[in-house]
Amino acid sequence: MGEKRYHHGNLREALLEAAFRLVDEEGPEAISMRALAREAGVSSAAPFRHFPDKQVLLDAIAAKAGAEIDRRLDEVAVECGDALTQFRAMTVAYVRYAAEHPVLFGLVHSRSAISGRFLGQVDDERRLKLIALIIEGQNAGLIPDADPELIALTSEALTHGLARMIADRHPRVRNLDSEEARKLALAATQLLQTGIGLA
Amino acid sequence: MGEKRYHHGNLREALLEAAFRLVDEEGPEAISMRALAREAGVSSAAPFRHFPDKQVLLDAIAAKAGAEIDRRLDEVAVECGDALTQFRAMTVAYVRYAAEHPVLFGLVHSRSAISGRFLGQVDDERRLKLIALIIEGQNAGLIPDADPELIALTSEALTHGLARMIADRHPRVRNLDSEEARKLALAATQLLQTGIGLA
DNA sequence: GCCGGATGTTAGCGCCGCTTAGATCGCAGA
DNA sequence: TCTGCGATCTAAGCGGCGCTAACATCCGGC
Repeated sequence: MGEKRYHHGNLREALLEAAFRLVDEEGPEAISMRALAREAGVSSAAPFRHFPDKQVLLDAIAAKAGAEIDRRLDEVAVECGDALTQFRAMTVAYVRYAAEHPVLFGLVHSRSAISGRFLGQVDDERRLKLIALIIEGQNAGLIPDADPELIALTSEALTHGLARMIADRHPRVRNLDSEEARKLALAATQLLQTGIGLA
Repeated sequence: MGEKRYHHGNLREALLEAAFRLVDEEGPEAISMRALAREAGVSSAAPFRHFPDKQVLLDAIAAKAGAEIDRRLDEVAVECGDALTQFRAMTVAYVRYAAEHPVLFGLVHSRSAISGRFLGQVDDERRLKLIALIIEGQNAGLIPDADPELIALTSEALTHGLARMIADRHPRVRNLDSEEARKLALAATQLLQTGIGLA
């Protein structure tokens, strides 16, 4: 049984999973290459065969979390036909992920993870969909004729801001569970749609 | 002249200033206690007389940056009388700071800096002002009778989201200079006021 | 069967945060 | 003016870190 083989067999995945879980629970500062190696039962130099340096490992974790966010957004999007409902559901899903996995959410949007990574293209694809949706709404007379790009960006900024505040435990929204996060996201989105009426 | 004294005389401030500048320019990972000590011409143990550990130093940097943000917000607030103009100017100032000092902006809102720090009270004070402003607007019939807290939070989330996206070099708003950031902040705020009309 | 590349090991370099023990200084009160 | 004491610094060192170089082992394709 538990015999010591020279080769681990699945070291890359083992490291990635352990690191992913640790970062989720304790934060990025909580992991070290050496500790991960110990936990996997390999020497401290072994991890560097699979991740050239620590930042690459963190990037891989961020990519995994980013993919999970994308998966959730797609999931809720296909569940509801109506375009507006779809949009709201995606907002809620985004904010909920931030509430449930604040550290991973932060890592996905950290500067080091963002630079030159997947976020560019995946995100851009979703943005094009959103803009198409808005233009559709404008043609149907449901949405005022403001710049669609601006409308999309504003919606995103609101969603992202809420998510960030929750993830960072901003004093204003401290300790929201994901149900409260859901309600807040819906209310704020609604408010954006109707406008707060200053002007 | 440059004689070696045993006591530095102003080590705490020297360390804080050097660290502040370095974090602003290179990021929090770029500083080390030992390097700061070398730069200040002092032994590597000396900094620990003034900062019990590295996190406390980072907290002090965050506090300094936070105070600067507060100063800017107050500054633009007194410059313009009209309440709405005041609110817009504060939004712009906030987003501009994020564009000009992305790393410091991020540090101020990092979880470790936030927990148990000044942000609680200072921020709360500003929030009460904002809510009072909204209630005033509602009484004057300018703002619909939604929950003032929700309105305040939504405005803040939008502003904060924009600032974060810019500071983190989110692909959507990459490479905005502070003038472009200003325009975007104004446009998005305007859009929130009129509403985007989905609904 | 064997051999080359992928994947592991051991050893070690230089840096780090932080601690302890003792040196030096500057100032308040005798 | 002297003295003693607390604040501030130094020297030395501990254990951990990221990462590298040189060598060992294993596996899959010729």
